[in-house]
Amino acid sequence: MAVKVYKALADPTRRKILQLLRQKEMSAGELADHFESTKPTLSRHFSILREADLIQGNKQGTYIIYRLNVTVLEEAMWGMMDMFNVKPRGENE
Amino acid sequence: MAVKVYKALADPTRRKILQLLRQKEMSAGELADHFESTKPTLSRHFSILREADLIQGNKQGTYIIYRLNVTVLEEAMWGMMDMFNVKPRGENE
DNA sequence: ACTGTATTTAGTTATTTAGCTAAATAACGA
DNA sequence: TCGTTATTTAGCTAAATAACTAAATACAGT
Repeated sequence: MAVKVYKALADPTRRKILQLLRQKEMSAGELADHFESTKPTLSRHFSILREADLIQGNKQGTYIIYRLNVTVLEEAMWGMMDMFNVKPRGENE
Repeated sequence: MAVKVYKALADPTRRKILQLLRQKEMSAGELADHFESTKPTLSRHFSILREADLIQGNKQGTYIIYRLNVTVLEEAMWGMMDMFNVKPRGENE
């Protein structure tokens, strides 16, 4: 699992962004409306999530539509489970 | 999943500590031997892991034997999977 | 070309974090 | 009790992080 993913997940705002994007893709501003922080602050969070490859932005006119990289997130989670040798619920002897 | 767990996992040294303890319990010094950092530095990492309840120290004479709280780690992982709605490998439709 | 809207970049500040050395605490053996 | 060993606490510094405001960029519509 990429080192950057752990850092990305360490912040509650970024975790909430991921949860929001889990449901549907959203523009930067639409995402920002869910938080108290300013847009520049949110923008920085987006870039950290982008660097960890957890989200992806797509320019659509003047908007940037962000969507979750589901596969990357899932691989990251499984990788973390493997790393600590944790088995999924119900798969224990 | 407890907020402190994310912070605890964000540091590579602490992740390695958890991996070492997954294999067998170890004293603080024994753990410290696996790293370049000084013992006080490692001690601080232990306390962060203790606060997240991921490890537990047991005084044994002059030693402190640390062991992994397997259940807490597992619950944390599953909680994280749930939070992002990630299903275990092989359980996808 | 000009205006308005969406988003990011730059620059600053305050807080947190991880590292170090030196000192304190705790337990043991002589 | 004294000296030794194991570990933590205290105090400091440097680097990283998250927040803000103001300015820059990018694009659409007129």
